[in-house]
Amino acid sequence: MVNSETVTYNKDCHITPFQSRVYRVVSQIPRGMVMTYQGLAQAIGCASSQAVGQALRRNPFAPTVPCHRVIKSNLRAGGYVGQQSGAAIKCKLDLLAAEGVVFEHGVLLDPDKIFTLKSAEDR
DNA sequence: CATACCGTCCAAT
DNA sequence: ATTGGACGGTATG
Repeated sequence: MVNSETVTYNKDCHITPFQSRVYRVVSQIPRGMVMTYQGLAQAIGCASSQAVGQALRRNPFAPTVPCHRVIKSNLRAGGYVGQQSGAAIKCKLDLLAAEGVVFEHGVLLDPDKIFTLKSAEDR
């Protein structure tokens, strides 16, 4: 169980403040919506979407944080659990489809489903 | 401290 | 379509 910044530095759980921010925002994505890596990066005030992606890739809170609701900015699916293609991606799209987000040919059909957060941290 | 990697993005070719 | 550079952060030595 991990609440916001109640992160304790454990040898096995080396969570960084940056990761906490990412996970917080991701966990705030409403059901049936998705967010882009870049949008996510901007939400936390980071210019590097790559860093965000890497943070998600590690994702110590796997199903706890809906990392499957994060897609690329080009409306492509992106990666999942360290994979860019394969069963993992299929699972990701399936999860999103179950929430009302429909992908076709690996592309998001409804860009309206993209959840954009204000530049300011909501906290 | 230095180097390499990354679930990306963008521009150029 | 493919390549390479960029920005920020982490991992490892």
